[in-house]
Amino acid sequence: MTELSDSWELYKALERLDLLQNSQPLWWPQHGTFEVVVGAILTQNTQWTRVTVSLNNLVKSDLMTLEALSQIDPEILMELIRPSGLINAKSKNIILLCRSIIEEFGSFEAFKQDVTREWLLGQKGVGPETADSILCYACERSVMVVDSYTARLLRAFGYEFENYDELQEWCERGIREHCDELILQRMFAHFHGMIVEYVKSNSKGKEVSIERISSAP
DNA sequence: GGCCAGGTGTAAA
DNA sequence: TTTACACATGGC
Repeated sequence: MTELSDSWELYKALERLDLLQNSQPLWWPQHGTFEVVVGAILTQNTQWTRVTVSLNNLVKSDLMTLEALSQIDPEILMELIRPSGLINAKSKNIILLCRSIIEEFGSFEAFKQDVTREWLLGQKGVGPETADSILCYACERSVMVVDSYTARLLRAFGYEFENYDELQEWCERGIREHCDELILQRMFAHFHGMIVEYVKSNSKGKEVSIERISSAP
């Protein structure tokens, strides 16, 4: 298979490769918790292995809570997240986001229930990918995260998309057509995770090889 | 040494 | 409105 009719076909092909066997079931560590919100900011233009060091620093320091991070000294936070880079912006953005969540929703649980994509996109340092990562992996909503890996993989199959939203729409549509609403959240979470893992281990530079997908049984 | 990483905001053109 | 660049750090 070197042509895709829809995203469902891609999903099924990736699933046969069993790419998530060593990850958590829904891929993102600490799925459904506040930690995902922090991780979503920290991982911007940064390798995940670097993010785990920072997340660990915060957990060890007993600071991985909405309340603690809304009050932390920016300089202290910068030191704790230094391993993830872009520390000036990320430190400020994390603190601002935590304060806004408390102000607007009061608690992480309420935020999880009530936040909208529009609200997230209005926060400094939160673009479409970060917003959707938070919605899908922290708030457990039926939203598919797409990223540069997704665009690269589909480009290898001959697809080009105008922007983030069109790429997302294409990815979500094929899954929605084949799945019940009740499992969409997990499907999307899984789909994005498989794409990331596939592209990470089947690329040279920014060139993605679709060999393993194409020759899947 | 140069390129890349689970992007976003800002300033030129 | 689009494009280009800065942002920090560390692995390869």
